[in-house]
Amino acid sequence: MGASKTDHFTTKQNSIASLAKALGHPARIAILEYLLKVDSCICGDIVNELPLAQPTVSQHLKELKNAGFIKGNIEGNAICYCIDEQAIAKMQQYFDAVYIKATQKINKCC
Amino acid sequence: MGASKTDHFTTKQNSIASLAKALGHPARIAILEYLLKVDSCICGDIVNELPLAQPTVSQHLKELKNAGFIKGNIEGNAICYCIDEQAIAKMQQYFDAVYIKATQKINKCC
DNA sequence: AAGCTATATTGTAATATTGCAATATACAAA
DNA sequence: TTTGTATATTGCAATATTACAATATAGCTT
Repeated sequence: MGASKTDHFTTKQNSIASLAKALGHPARIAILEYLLKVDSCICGDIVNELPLAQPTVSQHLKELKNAGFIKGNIEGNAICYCIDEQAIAKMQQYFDAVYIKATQKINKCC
Repeated sequence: MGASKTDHFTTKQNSIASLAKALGHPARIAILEYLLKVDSCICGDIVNELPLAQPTVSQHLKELKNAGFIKGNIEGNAICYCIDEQAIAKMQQYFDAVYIKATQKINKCC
């Protein structure tokens, strides 16, 4: 097929998978890290920071936006993208919980 | 094209993106959570837990294994899959760091 | 208004992913 | 040795992703 069988999994599983998928490309990790690095969030120059053409960057930004990792604000001519803490908080909390569970487990055979 | 331009990003960016990508499917999240849930790691019944055919599950397990999230141990006839803390620790640390940076930032326009 | 700048959208080609039937492999049990 | 059980691999079809040229849109500037 090619399409994921999202129906058969829980809402939370689908939600985490979506967030993870959105970060499953180095360009999108690079965008996230760039937005974290720059002091202000007048971020019209993401295109210049990445080794990708403008439409490609725009597409990656859209995916990050849909996933909730960034939000955009129209600033006159340009658009100002910023980190959205919410999605990051979800990931941080999820992996904290998973890590705790993983370390508490006593592996009997591996 | 279709292929990611991994060459132009840092090793760490590619590494995190790979880990995130490996978790970018609800079935793989479900597998991870199942392995966390079960007490022992005699995990031959993952196929029965998922609404997917055996070859599909096998494929997802392979991806999780390649990414380093799980490890498999041959146990006679069956194979025993277990969580590999290492990759989970990487994700936990990454999102902790990102979350801290994100909350410390003062967003000037969003 | 005409031109400029920044970003988005569309269309398209190349490649990757998802899912499964069919088959292969490997060990265990009878 | 044959049969059964567990998992992997192969092959293939459907769909998704990635990348970008071309074009559209929207707001500045002159």
